[in-house]
Amino acid sequence: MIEDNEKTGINDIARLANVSKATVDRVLYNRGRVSDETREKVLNICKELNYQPNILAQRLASDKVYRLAVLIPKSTPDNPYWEYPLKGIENAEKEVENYGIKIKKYFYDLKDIRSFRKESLQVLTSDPDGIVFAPEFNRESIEFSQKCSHKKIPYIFIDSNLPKQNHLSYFGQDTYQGGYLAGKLLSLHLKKHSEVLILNFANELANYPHFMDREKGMRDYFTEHNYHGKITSLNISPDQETELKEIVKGKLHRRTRGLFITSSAHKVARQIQKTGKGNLMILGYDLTTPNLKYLKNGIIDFLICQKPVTQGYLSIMALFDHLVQKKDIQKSNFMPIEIIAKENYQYYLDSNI
Amino acid sequence: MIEDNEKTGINDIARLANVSKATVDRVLYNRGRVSDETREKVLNICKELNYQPNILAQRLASDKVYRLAVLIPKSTPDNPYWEYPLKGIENAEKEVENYGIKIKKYFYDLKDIRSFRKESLQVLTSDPDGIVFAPEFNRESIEFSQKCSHKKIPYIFIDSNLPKQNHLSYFGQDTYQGGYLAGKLLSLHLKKHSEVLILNFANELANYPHFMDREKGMRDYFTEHNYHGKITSLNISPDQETELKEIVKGKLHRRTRGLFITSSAHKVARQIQKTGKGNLMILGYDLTTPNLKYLKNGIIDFLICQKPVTQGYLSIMALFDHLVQKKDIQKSNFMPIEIIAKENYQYYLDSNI
DNA sequence: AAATATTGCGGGAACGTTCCCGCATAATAA
DNA sequence: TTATTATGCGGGAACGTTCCCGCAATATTT
Repeated sequence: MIEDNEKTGINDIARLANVSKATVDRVLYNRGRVSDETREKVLNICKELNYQPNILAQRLASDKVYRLAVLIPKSTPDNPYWEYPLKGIENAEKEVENYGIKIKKYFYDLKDIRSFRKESLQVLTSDPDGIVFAPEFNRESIEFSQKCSHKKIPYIFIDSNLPKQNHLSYFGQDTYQGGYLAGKLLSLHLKKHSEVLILNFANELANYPHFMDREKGMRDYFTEHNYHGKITSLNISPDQETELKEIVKGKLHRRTRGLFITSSAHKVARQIQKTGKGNLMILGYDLTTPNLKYLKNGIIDFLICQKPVTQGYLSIMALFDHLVQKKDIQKSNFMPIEIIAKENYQYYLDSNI
Repeated sequence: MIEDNEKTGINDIARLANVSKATVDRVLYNRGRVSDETREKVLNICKELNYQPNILAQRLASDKVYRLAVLIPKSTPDNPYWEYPLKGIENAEKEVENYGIKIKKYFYDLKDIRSFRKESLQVLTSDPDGIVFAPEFNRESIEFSQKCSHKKIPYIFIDSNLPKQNHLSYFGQDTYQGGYLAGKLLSLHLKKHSEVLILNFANELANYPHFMDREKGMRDYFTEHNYHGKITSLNISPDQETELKEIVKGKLHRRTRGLFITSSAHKVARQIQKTGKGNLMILGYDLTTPNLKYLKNGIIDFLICQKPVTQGYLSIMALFDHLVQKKDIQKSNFMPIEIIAKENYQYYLDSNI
């Protein structure tokens, strides 16, 4: 048995091929002109010895700096969701900064489409080597994607997906399936003629497709499992939020046993806490600080989560793998759909895990 | 504003302190004799410039090889659980091999305490720089821990914890809380006078404390939530497994609506599939291949999981961080307790996530 | 045929560390 | 006093790459 214990390096290849290491380098990375004959020879030897470049030495020697751009919504007190993907991005940043990766972040306002236009333009003019972005505004995002494609800048979608684009990868949730799972959870609590209320906050227009998918997932679950109780939807627009209490109260039927809130559940939970929740099972989305409060005190029964921190982390890492390590990246990466309750939330606060 | 854009290196420190880089190195890593005066000066400058060593260059220049040992149970067809931590360990291995980390794996038989003695001895004589091990056999593991401590080899517990040991860290489940959560899930399905059956396979003696904790967690949930239905436990020993069908059938009361199996749920599910499950809600542990089959076909309703792949991955990474990066390691790392159902298992098959 | 351009390749500095070797000077021992 | 040892420090090779510079040999143009 041959001891291939000692790592073969570019020098070994060069020696065996009777060329200089510069030539090996040229062959491996198409950096210059080499005769077909030498190229052949070098490649064969590399394959034979299963040459793996030492990535440490590579990054150390190379002065190339990869500049990445991140374009995501800004977090707000009302909806702090985006602070989590950002945290993941920053975790990744620490890990790769030694490898010559520089990350610049751009934030847009989910309630202001112009801010997206403005920031996305900024990103383009900065001409980065790779982009992570959240395509929440459909039309504008498609436009932006196409510009990136045109400039040959690899880009990754996070949190939302746009089909038929030329993106390198997608990291995010399977929105429909999350709603479907929520249906299963609710159904454990429902009786034959119970009613269900689904609440959407329609004020963040960009997010609306998400909410619709979630609702559809839940409704499909009930349909597929022959549940025939009444299911009502309610879309709350920004100008109605002050009267939330009355609206919710008005819609909560005596027989309602399920309440599914597709975003910012804490707003509703706050009202319900005042009136008492009775027999209701309440399901919301995302382990954000305001939601957590109501999970802890028992108003919210379950939160469906999609690993927002991991989404951010993996997006950056994928770009790193693609650019630096030249690895192949999976195009679609759905995050696990997590079920979080009062009894297990504490293990999800920690970060990436 | 000062541009500290350019990374400060050991050379910059040396120049500013009017010493050679060798001296800076000596100061930073206590490698030799330096006068207090110089030491002081160098340290101050480092602090001032917030010097962060370039880990790439460090590992490249250093010929030090860290040898890690992993000592875990071997996976069996009957209980393939341990193939998952192993996978995580191998994932980590790929990531750190460029950093001069070599990992050697030792496996023992959960049903044979002598194999643990033998393998643990092997580990000790190989005199590694760090150890990851699963302390399933209490008595022997404590002994082994103490030997490691004595030899000043840092060691990490995986999957099971031993209190009061001198371990560097623990990665694993909070067994009790898992059972507690299972209690909550079951309770969604129970009616006022339903009965619950808890099944333990007592044939892997080493695992028995796990099972007991799980049972206790569930029982406590019920107690704390004033549930007064009958709860029966059944411990199945190796010689009874052939008659599993009759035993289970005999214990399944007409009013039993909950079945909690603390390990290898597939064995029971297989029998239940034949007789029909009726109104039963069945809860098991771990998303292993045989369990998955019965989750898919609806016999098992929920599996409680503890990120076995991540446990393996993080254990190695922690040792890496400790040895190579000299980072501080958290002593206790509980994995998230995951609820897996037919509707979301597909997102958990992928690896580390 | 001479001048110029292209092709194929090697030499070697640089990246930021680690760590060995050896040299002064100071402290201690004889 | 002289010999020996201890202390404090600098020089510089090495790690495995990247990439610039430049030099022959060959091909093309004038």
